[in-house]
Amino acid sequence: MAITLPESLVMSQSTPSAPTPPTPSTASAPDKPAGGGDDAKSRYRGTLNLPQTAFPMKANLVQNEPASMKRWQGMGVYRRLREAGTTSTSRFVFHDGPPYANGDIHLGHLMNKCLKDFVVRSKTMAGFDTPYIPGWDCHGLPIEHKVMTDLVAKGKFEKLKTLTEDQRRMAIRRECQAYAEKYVKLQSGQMQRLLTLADYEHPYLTMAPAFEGATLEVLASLIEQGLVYRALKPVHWSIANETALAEAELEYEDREDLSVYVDFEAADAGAVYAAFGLVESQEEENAEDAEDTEETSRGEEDGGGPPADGVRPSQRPCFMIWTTTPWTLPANLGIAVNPKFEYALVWIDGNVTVLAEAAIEKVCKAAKAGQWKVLKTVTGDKLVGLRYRHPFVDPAKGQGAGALKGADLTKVHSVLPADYVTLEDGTGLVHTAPGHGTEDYQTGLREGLPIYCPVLGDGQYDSTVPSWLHGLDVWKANPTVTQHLRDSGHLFYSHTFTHSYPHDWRSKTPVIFRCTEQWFVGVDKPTQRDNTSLRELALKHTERGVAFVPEWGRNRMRGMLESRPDWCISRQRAWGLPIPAFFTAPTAANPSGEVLMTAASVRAVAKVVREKGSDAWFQGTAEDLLKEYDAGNDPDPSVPQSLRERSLKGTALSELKKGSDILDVWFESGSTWNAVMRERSGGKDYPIDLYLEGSDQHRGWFQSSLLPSLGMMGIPPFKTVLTHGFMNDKDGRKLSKSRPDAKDYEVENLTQVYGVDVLRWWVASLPYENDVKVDKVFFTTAGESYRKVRNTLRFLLSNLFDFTPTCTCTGGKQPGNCVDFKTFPPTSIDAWVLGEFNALAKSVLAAYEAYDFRTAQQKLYDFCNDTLSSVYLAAVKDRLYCDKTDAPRRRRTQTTLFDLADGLCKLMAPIVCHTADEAYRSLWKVDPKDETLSVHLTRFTGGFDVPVDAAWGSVLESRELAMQAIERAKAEQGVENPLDMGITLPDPQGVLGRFDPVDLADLLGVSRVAVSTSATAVHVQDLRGEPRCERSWKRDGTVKTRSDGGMLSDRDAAAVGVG
RNA sequence: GGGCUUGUAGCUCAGUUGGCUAGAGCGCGCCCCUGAUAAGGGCGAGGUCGUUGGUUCGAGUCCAAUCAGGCCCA
Repeated sequence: MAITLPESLVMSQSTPSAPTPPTPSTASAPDKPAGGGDDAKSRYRGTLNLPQTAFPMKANLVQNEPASMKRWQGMGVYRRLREAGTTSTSRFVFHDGPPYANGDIHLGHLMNKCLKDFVVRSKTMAGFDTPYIPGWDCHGLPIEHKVMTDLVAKGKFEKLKTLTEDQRRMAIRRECQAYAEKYVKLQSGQMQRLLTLADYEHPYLTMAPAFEGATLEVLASLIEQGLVYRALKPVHWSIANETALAEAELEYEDREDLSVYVDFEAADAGAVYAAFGLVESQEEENAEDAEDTEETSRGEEDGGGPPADGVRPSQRPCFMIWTTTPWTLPANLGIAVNPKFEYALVWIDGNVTVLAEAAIEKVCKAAKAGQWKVLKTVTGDKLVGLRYRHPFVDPAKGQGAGALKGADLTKVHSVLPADYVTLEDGTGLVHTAPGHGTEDYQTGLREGLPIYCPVLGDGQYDSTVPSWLHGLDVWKANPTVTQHLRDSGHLFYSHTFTHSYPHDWRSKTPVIFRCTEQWFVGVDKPTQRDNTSLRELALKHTERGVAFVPEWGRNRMRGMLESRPDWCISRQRAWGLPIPAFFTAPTAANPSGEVLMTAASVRAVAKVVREKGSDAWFQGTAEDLLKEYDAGNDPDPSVPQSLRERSLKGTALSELKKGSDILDVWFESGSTWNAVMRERSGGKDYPIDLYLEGSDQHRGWFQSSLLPSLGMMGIPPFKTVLTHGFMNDKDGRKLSKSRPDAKDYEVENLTQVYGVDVLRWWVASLPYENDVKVDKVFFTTAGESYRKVRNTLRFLLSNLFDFTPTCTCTGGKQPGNCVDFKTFPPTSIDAWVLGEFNALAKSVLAAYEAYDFRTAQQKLYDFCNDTLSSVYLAAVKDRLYCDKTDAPRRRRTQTTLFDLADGLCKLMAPIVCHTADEAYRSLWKVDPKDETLSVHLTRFTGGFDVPVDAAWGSVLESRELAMQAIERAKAEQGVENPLDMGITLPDPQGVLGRFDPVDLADLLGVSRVAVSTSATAVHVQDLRGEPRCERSWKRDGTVKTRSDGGMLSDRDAAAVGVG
């Protein structure tokens, strides 16, 4: 194809680039309107279709968003979606994890709630019925602690002491309830202000009676499956108040204590020496046998210095342990060593003992030892299994007998491996008393040691300890024990020192670690259902049955499940759901009474709680609570015999004492799948499609929900688990509440400064699967990009002021201005942009489907910024403004604008829900008071059926090249305005020829375009010598003086109706 | 200390199974438009991919170590 450029254009290349004087006839209408040249500017201005709209450039979100909220509430958007949903065949079940009802919402809530809202709204608009029931976690220590602190501060605490236990708890509970209610209300308002679409009229609260009853029913099922048991566990214990304390109730204060280094004699000297590779001679062996029977082999009877190298000493070796709580020594059941450390057999001033090699010098110097010598060293693992003699407790002699009776004693008083042993303090050999420390307890469990705690609630020893300690207070026992060790020669060294030690926040007295009876859910116990343990089930389903977003959540979950201990579900508090255990009267055989807590008994109590709430536990008697229970017919073998026998008349119930433990709050939130989702839907909404929370919930809610659901139902409660990261500061560090500008980051404040749609737009842009950085400028940036999108929408709307859609969505059947897609030429810019929209819609819908909101947001932004603002709208401006109002070409473009605006509003509605609705209502020219139309009641537009020419890719590539050429021309030829240019595009493939040259010119923003199959580079012609249309400012080669005296192009002359 | 995870232009992020002359947006610089105007448009300059060492013909992309963060445990 030959060059189609008009002759004159080619000629103009040779014209000098100096400014061309205006032609005489345009003397009064200069090329460019001079400053203040209003006459020239306005001559044809009135004949143009310039944009008009009431949709403001400035969003004024802070004012307008609450109005949207109110309108949506008024028109019942949530309710109407549910009504429409009843006919929907597809349902997507999302379940909201309960935030804690305490304090204002913060950035974490903002991200969490917005993400949830994106899910719910995008699923809804994709055609799913997606209810969203918000909930709150209401029980628990933080509230109770706060309430107690207030009570103490107001001096009301003393009064409580005069009440009975139940009355006291009720008084506290009433305060707690009021507190929780207050914050539920506050947070609910703040979350609604985030424009989240949820059933705030009917939220779930973990303190509501129905919820509490349903939670107890979960407990009953776990009991039925044989998973719930009672066992000892060490807790922080306040002697003064005789109560267990949580970490939050501890205050660390300096305290003076005794630090003691104690030698525990080896039970078998030969074994210890053998472990160190010191072989004994036959004579010595015989001598040692004699020693063993004498029991007096320690000391310095050998006299003299250390033994020679490689020689086995004659003394009985010891293991040297260190502790700062000598009172726990009566409960010592083991010595822990780190298997990896190097331990030494050391001769110190005549004694032979074992301690970590790295600790020798420090310990000996501290004790002011005279002389010492390392005889041999060996790694800790070689010491494991060696036995020692406790300096004053011997189970074989009846000491510790009460607690140790029947226990497996094969590992008691032996060396055990433990990774937590360090060399920072002590000797590297750690005194282990499973009844008095968390790590000791865990080691004890692992190694099969009994959990032995000879200390009573009042801080005194019980009768299982040696008689010289009976009834002694543990704090008074410190010097007593130490003196005893000194007297018996077991004390290597002791001194007093000051350290930070936990104290009871109320009594200010030091706390101790003490074992108490707690309730557990066993993760390794076989379920009645199919003999599979919770751990096995959880691992199995984590491996296959559940989807994780992002995928690494699966590994994280698995790791935690593999290592998690049994779940301690009891707490010694007032503000919570009581564990409905009853105890029979104490007998000699059972000092604490027998326990009644069976599936049937718990279900009976649950019935009462459903009706009256958990307060009923504190207000009612055992008889009231168990009125539906029949011990005689309870199949559970654990029912106390005395109760079973007398159950017929129920008389025995009056003798039962109520337990005082409450459930771990995690058990309550872990039961929401049952108490909310199963219950409210009649089972339909279980299992749940999606749980969405922060990544800390792998150990929290995800797991506390998974285990009860596996126990009760045998399957996980969720099909997909989605997690998001945490908010950090701009340097990636933890956001501290004490930072000076913390106020700026409060959600309340951000809402007031930026508006919620900007916050939502920002949240949508986050790579939430990782931790996220926050900084004030990010909100500003998000605000700017929001404004860009808003202005693009505004431009679409403003060019539809004279356009009426043909379709009948708004009712009525007036003929509109829509042009049938069938008439769109595939080469038209409109066909192209609709094709681009189709691609956008496809990728945005796919992104929503994959919970990839970031991609959705970015695609939407790029489409507005690039496809529309930069390319399409710039190109069609001329025809919108200058074509005759109802010219087919203009109407075609307006049809496109309308469909784009409609489609875009829908696609972005899940994210910027206020702005999308505002634009949508503006597009449909809805009366502000109208309460029928909202974008949130619509579904996504998938795409439009318009054929698009395959060569559009080439067109856009040519456009890129042309833009660069235009810049070069500006610099080299001095032509500043693209409308003063004509361009020749190379078209080696001969595909551009079928496009309308006017379309091509509009795409490049120049006056004229020609294509050439022979050209190899873009050619720019200076058109300043040609006349310029006074109306469209184009130099398209048709401009001439018209009948009205104006210089107009053919198109513009026709538009204004002059010849 | 352990499990999981992050570290790419000034900033926020993309970079599929290893092949890239490392992309985008914002910001920045220069310029245009003044009929989207407290708007709009164009062009351009910026990274060798936390560090070190491996594997490979070839590594941002795999392996190891290390540094600096985050969550959860201990």
